[in-house]
Amino acid sequence: MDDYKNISDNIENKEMANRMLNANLSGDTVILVGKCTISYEGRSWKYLEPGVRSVIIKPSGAMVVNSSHRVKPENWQPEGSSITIDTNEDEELIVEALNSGESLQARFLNIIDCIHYEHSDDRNSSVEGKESDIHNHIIKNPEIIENGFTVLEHEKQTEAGDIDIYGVDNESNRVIVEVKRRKATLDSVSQLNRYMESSVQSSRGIVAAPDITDSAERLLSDDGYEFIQIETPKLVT
Amino acid sequence: MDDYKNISDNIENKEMANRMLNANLSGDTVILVGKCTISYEGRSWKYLEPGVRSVIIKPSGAMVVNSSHRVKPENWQPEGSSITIDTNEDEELIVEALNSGESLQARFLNIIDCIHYEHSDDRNSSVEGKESDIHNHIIKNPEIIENGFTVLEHEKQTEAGDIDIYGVDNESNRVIVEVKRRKATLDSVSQLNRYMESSVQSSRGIVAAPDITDSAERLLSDDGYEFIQIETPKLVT
DNA sequence: CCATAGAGCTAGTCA
DNA sequence: TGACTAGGTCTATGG
Repeated sequence: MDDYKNISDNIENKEMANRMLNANLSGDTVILVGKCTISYEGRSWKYLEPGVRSVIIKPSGAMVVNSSHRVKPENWQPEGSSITIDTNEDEELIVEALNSGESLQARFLNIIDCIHYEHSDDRNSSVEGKESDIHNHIIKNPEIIENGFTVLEHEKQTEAGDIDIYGVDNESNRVIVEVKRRKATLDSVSQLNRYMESSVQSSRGIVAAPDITDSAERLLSDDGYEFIQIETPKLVT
Repeated sequence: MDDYKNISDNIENKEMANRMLNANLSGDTVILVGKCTISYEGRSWKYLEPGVRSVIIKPSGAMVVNSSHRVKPENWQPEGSSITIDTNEDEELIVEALNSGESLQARFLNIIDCIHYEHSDDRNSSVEGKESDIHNHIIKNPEIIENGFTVLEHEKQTEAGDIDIYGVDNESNRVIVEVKRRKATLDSVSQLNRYMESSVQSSRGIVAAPDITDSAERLLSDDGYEFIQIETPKLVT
């Protein structure tokens, strides 16, 4: 174990800014902890008074101001942002990320810690148990929907968006299926309704999900559509 | 500037685990950097092979495994999770967060850095320029919708969800308004349609937004509803 | 606790 | 680039 990557000791802010920028440019992730103000201006705006926070600057150009309590950041700037790290006339460390006319700036009044490290590339990792997995499961096992059901198209494009599963039942009725991996909601019914009212031929509309809210089920049935309960791969609901 | 909060130097993992747990319990945020594996099991599941990552443990019980490049975490556990920090039989540091039958575990093969600090309370901070601000703006200035428009109800409840603005025009037509702070989409139209088909009396449906996508505008007009362009407080679109 | 809807949604995909 | 949708959505709010 070593601590050579901690660059917060006994150096001027200007020098620290240079090292952080170099670290960022060379592919390292930088984490900065200290008392700072945060200013975001863009689609919305948010200003945070001086307070102790941690800020992460990623080599992708993403910048994250961590929340004190939540999972979601207090502020952020996405991948691809233009990062600058420098000092201002008061020798304060300024980290800024610009992207598409939006700006996020952290101004540090002091610095408690500053570390950098080469983060492993997790770009190809992915979660399992997605809705598309359920689509594939239905395509391979169409009887999950009902006996005699045949899938005609997956992600069928319409002017009202893409239909999850388009098929035909054993009485030759065209069927539109909206799949949800979790409990279906009013939104799910609206989505189905939107496809049903598109120019795509259909006589039956189905929401396929492990569960459905009461109000969604009422709306669904008022609209003349059906709910089909399906098993979805999950450990908890 | 000091580094006394870096507890990664020259101590055993067991001792470090104790200090981290104490820091967490006493209200500090802990950041741990090192080679680790990550296992999440719950609504979905994801396993990350050994790699260098940073993990944040917040006193609220939130745990975050940072992504290498994105803003969103690679894995996480929400506020209110039960945190354990300990070593296993191989003396590896294990951080685990349990919540509602879901689990997230980080197993550290080595540790590059471990810091903790008292994060300022940003619980009361909030972004400005929200949709509710626009609602209030319309309530105070109903002519934004059109001359003679009068607001009857805000967030009117229906069995199909809540109507943003419910009002009446100068010809006594009941009007349902769905407000969006950004470009309206197919979803916005579906939402309006859902309210229009509810039991609430209405003869006009309006989407009020700064812009609308082409397909959403077509769907809107096919359904016999209207788009009204409004100014929204923003610096960029 | 469930249900609903916004979010600087983010991120991915496909035209 | 724009549009559309899923997401372990998260998070806030109201019943």
